[in-house]
Amino acid sequence: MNAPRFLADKLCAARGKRERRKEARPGELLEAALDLFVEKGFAATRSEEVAARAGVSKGTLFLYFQSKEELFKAVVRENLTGEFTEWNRELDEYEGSTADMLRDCMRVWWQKVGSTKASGLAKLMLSEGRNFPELAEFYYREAVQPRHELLRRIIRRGIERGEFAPMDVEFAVQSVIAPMLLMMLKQSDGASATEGRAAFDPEAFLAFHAETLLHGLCRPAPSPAATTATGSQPLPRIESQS
Amino acid sequence: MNAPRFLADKLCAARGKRERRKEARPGELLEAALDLFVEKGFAATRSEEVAARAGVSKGTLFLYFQSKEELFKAVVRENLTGEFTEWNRELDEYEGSTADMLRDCMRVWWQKVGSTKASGLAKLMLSEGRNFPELAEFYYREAVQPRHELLRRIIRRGIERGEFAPMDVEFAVQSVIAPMLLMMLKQSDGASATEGRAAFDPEAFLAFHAETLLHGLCRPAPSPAATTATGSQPLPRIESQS
Amino acid sequence: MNAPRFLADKLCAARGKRERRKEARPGELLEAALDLFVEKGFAATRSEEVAARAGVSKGTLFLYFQSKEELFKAVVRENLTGEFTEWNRELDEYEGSTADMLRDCMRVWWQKVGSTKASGLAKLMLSEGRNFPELAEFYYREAVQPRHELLRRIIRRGIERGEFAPMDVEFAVQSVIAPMLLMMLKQSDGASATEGRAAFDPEAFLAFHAETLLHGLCRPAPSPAATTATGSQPLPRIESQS
Amino acid sequence: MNAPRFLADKLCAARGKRERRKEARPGELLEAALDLFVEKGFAATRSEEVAARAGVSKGTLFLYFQSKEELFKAVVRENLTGEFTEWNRELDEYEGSTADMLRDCMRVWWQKVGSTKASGLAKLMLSEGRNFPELAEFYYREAVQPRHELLRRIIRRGIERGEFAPMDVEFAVQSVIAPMLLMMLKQSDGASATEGRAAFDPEAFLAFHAETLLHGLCRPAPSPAATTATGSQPLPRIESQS
DNA sequence: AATGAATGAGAGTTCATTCAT
DNA sequence: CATGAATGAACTCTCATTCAT
Repeated sequence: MNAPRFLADKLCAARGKRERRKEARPGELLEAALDLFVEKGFAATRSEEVAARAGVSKGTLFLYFQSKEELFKAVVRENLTGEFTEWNRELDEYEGSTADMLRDCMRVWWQKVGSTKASGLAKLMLSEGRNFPELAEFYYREAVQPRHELLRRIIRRGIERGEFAPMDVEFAVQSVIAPMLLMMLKQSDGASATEGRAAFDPEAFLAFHAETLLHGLCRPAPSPAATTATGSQPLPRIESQS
Repeated sequence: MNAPRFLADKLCAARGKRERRKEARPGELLEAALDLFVEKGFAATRSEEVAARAGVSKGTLFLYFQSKEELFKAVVRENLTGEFTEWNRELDEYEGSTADMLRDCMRVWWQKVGSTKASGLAKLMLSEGRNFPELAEFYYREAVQPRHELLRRIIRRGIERGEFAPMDVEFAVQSVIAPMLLMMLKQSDGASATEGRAAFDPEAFLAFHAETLLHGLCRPAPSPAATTATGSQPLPRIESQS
Repeated sequence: MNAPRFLADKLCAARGKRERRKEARPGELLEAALDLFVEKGFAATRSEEVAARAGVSKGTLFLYFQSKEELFKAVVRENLTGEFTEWNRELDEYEGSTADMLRDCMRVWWQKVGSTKASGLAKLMLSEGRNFPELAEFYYREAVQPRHELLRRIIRRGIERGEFAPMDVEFAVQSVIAPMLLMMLKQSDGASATEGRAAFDPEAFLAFHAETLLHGLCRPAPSPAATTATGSQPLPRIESQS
Repeated sequence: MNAPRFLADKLCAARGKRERRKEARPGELLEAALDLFVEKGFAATRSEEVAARAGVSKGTLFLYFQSKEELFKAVVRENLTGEFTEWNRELDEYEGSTADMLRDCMRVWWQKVGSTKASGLAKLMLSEGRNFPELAEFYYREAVQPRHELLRRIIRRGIERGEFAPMDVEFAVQSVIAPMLLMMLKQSDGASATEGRAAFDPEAFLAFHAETLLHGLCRPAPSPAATTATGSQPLPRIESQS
């Protein structure tokens, strides 16, 4: 969309409006479907609505997807960013402190995944997973597992390097993931915004949670050692200002 | 149906089982409905199934609930334990440390709410909230707000008494709630049990998370001040043993 | 319908209109379906029409038959008279000439099967057999095979008793069956009646055909010289060799 | 589509294959349609299939035929061989015996019509006739009537020349036609081949049937006493009254 | 009060037909 | 001429809801 197009553009135009649309159709339908599925749930979304939002007729939808269920599956597959596997590689070369790694990980994840529309997927899978076992399995394997694995590695690194205390790694992973999931759910759930709680900044919260996980809520014990200069980011912790 | 029953038998049965059942009907229906709604979602649950599970006929369901939507609303209302208001009172009289309060709060909440079937409500509201705005509002007011308020008070108490460092209270509340929500969702989602992750103990995790929130994952700074004697429970934290 | 009902009638009435109808429904639907399937073909018959002709609503049809295809199968099964197996038994005790047997067989078959609505089945299976392989197989086994077997036995009896000349039994069976099939098709095909050929009496024709099969169309030659050398082709008739 | 084609190439192709195909199109479509209509029935045949089998696109089909129904009508018209009118002329000059005429007629008919794909038409009209009244009428006039007329003339000739006994001509016609129809139906119905009845020779059967019609199944009685008094029914045979 | 047969609006899906290219 | 993407009417089937019993 934002990529510069020159030559390709012209060639493309030569192929006619019809043809270009044809290639765009599946994508448009998937986008419309994701919106509606997230907004209303799988069952409450009528095929015709999806088609209408994509600007086509009901029949056209079935030209590209055999059934509503297939459309749903395609939506999930389409929106599964395989970013975690990529991250896993980056992790090997990371030089900084593990605390910084964790902070970065959460922040970047929010920017790249959590804050995007794809975050609606989590809610979607949560609601409909039971009705699509194969898909749930697929989602778990492709999205959940890699995320867990990534975090597991970070935690282990912290322990191995003596930065973190020894601990139950699985528990720690869940402690990191929990707020991420919460933010995803808030993100794809416009309802709470209706309330007065409009001013909630997910990114700030995740940063806060990162610090809390790292150092706890309790007032630091008398010794002035403090957390040293982590520097990766302006810390949202209020006590750090004092 | 075909078994011969004497008159006395009939009368007896009529006054005995029937009458008692009659009053129990709505409750049985609500229970069946909760199970099925949580398991399959609102739309995927057929009215007849609910009736069948409650041991009555389809028609009877509509004798007690005007419509499927009304049934859903009733299910939500029925399962909203007003326990938080009660807890709020207990809080005023609490004598121990705020850290203990938090630990207790999470532990008791799991035992009284999180681990029960009512925990399916969270998932239910998450999935269907959009389609039932008034209900979502009701749920937010009756279940979410009180829980937040309770935690808010605990956090504030900690800060005011100098136990906790100053901090953004709303953020802290979310940090406490996130794992609770995660456990609820895991609880009402049999799918993950299919995986190899069978051995995950929610209560232990919540205890772990409480400690983490309180003291952080990082190895305690050199000074041996330690975290004092919390003692409220055998801590699952591994580093506490060192 | 015409059978006298006394006591049973009253008992039945006590069960209420609703209940009696319920038991009659499947039959009424099958009858309506047979009519329409024969008249318009499987695909051209809309489910709603069947329901309407049976005096019920669309939904009711699917209360008794899982799908349109199941309805079709049920129609075929319902109208398969297992009379041939019965006839096979009668055949053993028959005392008269085999010629009479054949005459009787064709006449009775017309009265009991050919002239009834069930005769529409032949046409139905002919048209739709390809689209319902299992059903075609079933029909072949239950309706076609027995009829063939019966006729085979009659022909063999005639040969063994010296009444018929030796011949290819399978061919003879087809020669007997062909006009029966023709009559069935005419029967269930009101179109030809639109023509001027209104006055065609199937029973008379079958009797005529029986005699023709037995004695031929040719004027009995006064001398045993037979029909001279026709030579047009090697004749498959076995008796011509004697 | 992606292969590079030089200009000459294109022009050549355009004038060569294209042009020849262009004129052949309707014929190819009709052939494909006949095959599919016979095989699956009118309704179960999708327009796209017909087009695909003819090697053109769906749109092209509607370039040549206004609608699926028009295509069907064209198929029927196309495959109606007007051979009978021709045969009628040959009949006037025939010199041999009427028995031979009948034999020849059936044999030649099988070779020229019955055994060809056109025989599928009979099944087609049988199945779909009701839904295409004008077409049924057309078929009756063009195909059925002439065949009947031809046979009528043969039968009459036999009677007039004293070769056949006096008889009901219409009945006799049906007796001749019945096995022809049966063979047509078997021909266009691959299902029976699935059975064990693989070895059935239609031409041999028709020859057999011709002989049977001419001389009957019964062993020629040495004495002219005929079949004695069977009595089972008043015999419709006309010659028995003479 | 309870039943369950019946209903019919509504959803998913198909496919003959059109028309911009 | 030919294409095939797009259409939408028509059809099958579902299920919340009703109501005679």
